[in-house]
Amino acid sequence: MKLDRDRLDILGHQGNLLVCGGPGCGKTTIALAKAKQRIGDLRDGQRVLFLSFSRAAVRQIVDRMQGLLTVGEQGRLEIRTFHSFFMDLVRSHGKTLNGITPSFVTPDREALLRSEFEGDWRGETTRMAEEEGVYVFDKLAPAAAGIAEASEMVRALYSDAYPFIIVDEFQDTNIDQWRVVQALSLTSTIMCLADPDQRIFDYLEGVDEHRVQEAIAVLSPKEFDLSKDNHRSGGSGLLDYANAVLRNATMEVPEAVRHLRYQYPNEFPSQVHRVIVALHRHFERSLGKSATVAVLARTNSLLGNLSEKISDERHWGAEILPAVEHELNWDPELSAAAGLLVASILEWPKLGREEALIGSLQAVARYYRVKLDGGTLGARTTVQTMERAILALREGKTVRPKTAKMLIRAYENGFDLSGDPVGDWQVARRQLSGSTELTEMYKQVRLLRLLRATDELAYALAESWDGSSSYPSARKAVESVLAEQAIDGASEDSSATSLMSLHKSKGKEFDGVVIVEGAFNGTLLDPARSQHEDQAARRLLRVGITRARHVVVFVRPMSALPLLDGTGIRKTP
DNA sequence: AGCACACCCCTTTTT
DNA sequence: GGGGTGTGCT
Repeated sequence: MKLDRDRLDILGHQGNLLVCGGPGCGKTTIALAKAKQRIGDLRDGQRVLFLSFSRAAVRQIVDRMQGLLTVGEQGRLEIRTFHSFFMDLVRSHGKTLNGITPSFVTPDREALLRSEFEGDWRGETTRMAEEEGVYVFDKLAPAAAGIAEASEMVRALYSDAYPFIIVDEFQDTNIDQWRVVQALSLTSTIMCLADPDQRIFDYLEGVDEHRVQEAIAVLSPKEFDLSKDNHRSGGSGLLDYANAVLRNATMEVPEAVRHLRYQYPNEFPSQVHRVIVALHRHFERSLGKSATVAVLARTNSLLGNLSEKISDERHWGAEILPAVEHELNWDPELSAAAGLLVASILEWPKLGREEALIGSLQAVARYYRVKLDGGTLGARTTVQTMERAILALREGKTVRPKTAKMLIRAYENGFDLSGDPVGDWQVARRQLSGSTELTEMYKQVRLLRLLRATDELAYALAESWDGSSSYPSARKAVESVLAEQAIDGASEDSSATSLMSLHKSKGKEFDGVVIVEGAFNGTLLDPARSQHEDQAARRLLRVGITRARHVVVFVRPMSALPLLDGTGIRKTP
């Protein structure tokens, strides 16, 4: 690594540090260099601690470390998420708070408990922590802060183990994370990495726009600004453009940025589809290798729609756009629940009427329970309706809900399964029609995208085919595949095309980025927004634009507001 | 109780 | 455009 004046000063400084700088400026690299240097001074058993927010970020830092540190040094750098660090702290010392040995509730179990609890859930989690020593994940940071602030012994213990602590994405730390850092700073040296212009989570409670100022006041760190450096997109002008969008300044739009506008909502998916295909072709020629393209939007629902649309081949004038293989970064719980209904239908041919229908109605009820859990209150009545229908079916009474009636009709009409899991999945899915609930689940299930026989789902189904007419253990097979995929998020970033929210894209990079805006949702800039919100939206846009190494394409409705002041927008055919 | 129809409002989220 | 919620009819 070439070391300039700033970087030499960073390595030379003994006290607290605050390193600011934009995307791709090398904050992580210099932090790792600093860690390497500090590791040389450590006593036995001591380590450098590197705290970040997400597991994805930790993975990325671990990758970078491997090129910069020797194996011996790597063993003495502990790279962790805030949550895992706090969980250890609370596990070891939580008993000092209330005399109870702490236990922890994982997010999926919390979801279940919350759906069963009536009333103020946040108050309940506080009570659980204080009275029972049971911590949901959101309660880890406050508990850790309480312990670190109250106990000099704990601080001494941690500072002895970690004399040097690096805090990544400092601008987005919430009040409790900051409290822990502050407490440890009494005896450890702290290095904060920050980009105030990448502050995109300040709608979260406890995240504060003044955090960096506060750190300057409390830690009196030596400050460095690396923002003039850009190792990601080089001379493309993308960083300058992103900064111009941030400030709503006037600037000639660089070649690397393209704008497409659509007039009618139904042009939107076609345009996005065409852009993705064109970008991949372009990169294949210019880079001579397969490239990564990300489609970014403000809302997940917009991406869900696009995902469906680009999964099919499409005619564009005389041209045929191929189906785009892609990864959708999205909460799959609802789709999984809908998939279980399809699986239950695959079990029908070998089951009696009552058993078959009850299995499917239970799948519908389960789907709406998941939905209720996600905050849709109306789902409660649907769950109750399904439960009543199951009861009526058991007792041989008339079944009234339309969903149940349509499923009964489908069962009685019957269908043939062939043993080809992909085709059979479609056959079973087609039974989902005729009621509001079934139509909704039909759409959700599309997102599972059982496209190829090589898919794990198809593979698991093929295993459960009974050789003649049905898939007797389809539900179990589908459930275990989906559960596995939920835990093993490791396949991230493997796909050449990925769809994700602008927020999720932070910290990642791609060759090409497509930033999309829907006609009715996912508005990038909105005149109705306050100036404060407009600034937040512009920071988010800056994050999106700076994800690209080479090209950014915007796809926006004709009526959308320009991103730059004055005539900044240049239309391209 | 179940459903159709009309009206409303549309972010973002780690562990 | 489409999902969530409230209302009023059967």
